[in-house]
Amino acid sequence: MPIKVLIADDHELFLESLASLIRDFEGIEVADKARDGQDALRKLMYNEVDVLIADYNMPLMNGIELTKQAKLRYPDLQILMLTMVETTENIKSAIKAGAIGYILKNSKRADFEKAIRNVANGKRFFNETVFRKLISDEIKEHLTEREIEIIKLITNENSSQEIAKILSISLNTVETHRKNIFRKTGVKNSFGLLKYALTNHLIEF
Amino acid sequence: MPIKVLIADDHELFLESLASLIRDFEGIEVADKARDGQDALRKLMYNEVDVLIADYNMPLMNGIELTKQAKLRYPDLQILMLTMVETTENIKSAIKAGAIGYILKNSKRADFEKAIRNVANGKRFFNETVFRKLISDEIKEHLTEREIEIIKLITNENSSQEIAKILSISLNTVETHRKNIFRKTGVKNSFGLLKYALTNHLIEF
DNA sequence: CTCAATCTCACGGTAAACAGGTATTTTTTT
DNA sequence: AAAAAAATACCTGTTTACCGTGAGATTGAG
Repeated sequence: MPIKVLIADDHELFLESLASLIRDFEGIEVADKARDGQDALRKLMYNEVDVLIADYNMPLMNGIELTKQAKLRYPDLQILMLTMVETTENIKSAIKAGAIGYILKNSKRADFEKAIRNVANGKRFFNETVFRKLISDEIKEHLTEREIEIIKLITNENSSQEIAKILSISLNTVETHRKNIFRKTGVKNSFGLLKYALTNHLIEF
Repeated sequence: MPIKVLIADDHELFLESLASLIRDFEGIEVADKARDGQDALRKLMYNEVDVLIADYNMPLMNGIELTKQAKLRYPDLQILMLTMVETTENIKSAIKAGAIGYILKNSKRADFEKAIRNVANGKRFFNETVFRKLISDEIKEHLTEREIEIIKLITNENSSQEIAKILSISLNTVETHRKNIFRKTGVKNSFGLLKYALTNHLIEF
């Protein structure tokens, strides 16, 4: 069973070249091409599509909105977002909308192939570096201000008792925060926390 | 009470210029000048000297030997070593011999003054960068193979019990090593140890 | 051979970390 | 106003870290 893709991009030239590129891939077919989001939604109705490759910026309906709509109607459809730039904000919104992959337009041939195959199999595809940053951002968001404050104190060699005194709160409270921090960050002990804090730039060394 | 210095250097020109430089310093006097180590020892007998400024390389008796001899006879005498180059080995031997300061011949006027005043007051004077390296080298030398091995395991988030299992030794032994490591490195706990290990490049992060 | 360094092991004790749970108050969001 | 999130606090355990002290076995250098 070949992988059937629908490409949605308003840049005619790029659309064509990507289509011809994909046709060269073994077991991957171009079901159809669309010029904008609305066009894509229409063509999804008349084609059996496994992977939707959607440009981030399109007239009438952009890639994010298209992704949301498409996912709503075809939950099994996998979406690969296509952009010129790669910012954490963009990736974040793409993921939130329902995209499972994210690739730059100036990527190499092999990356496109890998991206499509990954996405078709339900595996995510992202630039690793950006993705890592994304994950750490994600976790950081889950940490509250107070928790980050306490992380800094812990990694500064303060005992729970000292922290309690510094923040003028109960020792019990500090230990509760510790537990929550450990749970959220998934570390075992203060050491792991130190490493975590360093890699996530919560503290400097 | 002015600080009285004896300068020992076989380079006539440098000796004179340093002497005249020192005479400009408030409260610092040149008690005498010597052309080599033996000459310096002789002149120490006939002068009341607070600080001996000794060239590292001299005929008949070099600065290191002079330092040793002088310290032996006048324990209160403070010695400032003078050299053209600045290697850890040189500084190490100077310190071992009994010098409390170490300054390059091409140092600036202000550095000479600070060096003499420091040394006269029993405070050390060294190039900070080199000195730090020296200290960490020194400590590293005092750590045994086994101890460094255990440091790595500790900083790798292993508990004492786990380390005991890994190394197939008793928990008591591991704790003994821990204690010795803490004592030698002067850190209080594992956290301090991690920082110590990082700054001394015992481990990489 | 003797001495010093290293590695090994043991005992006893205090303080702290860590794990699990519950619960109230305050702040923020909806 | 209601709901959710965050900060606060307490209790009961078990485990681990950390401190002091002492000591036997081995080994290499003087």
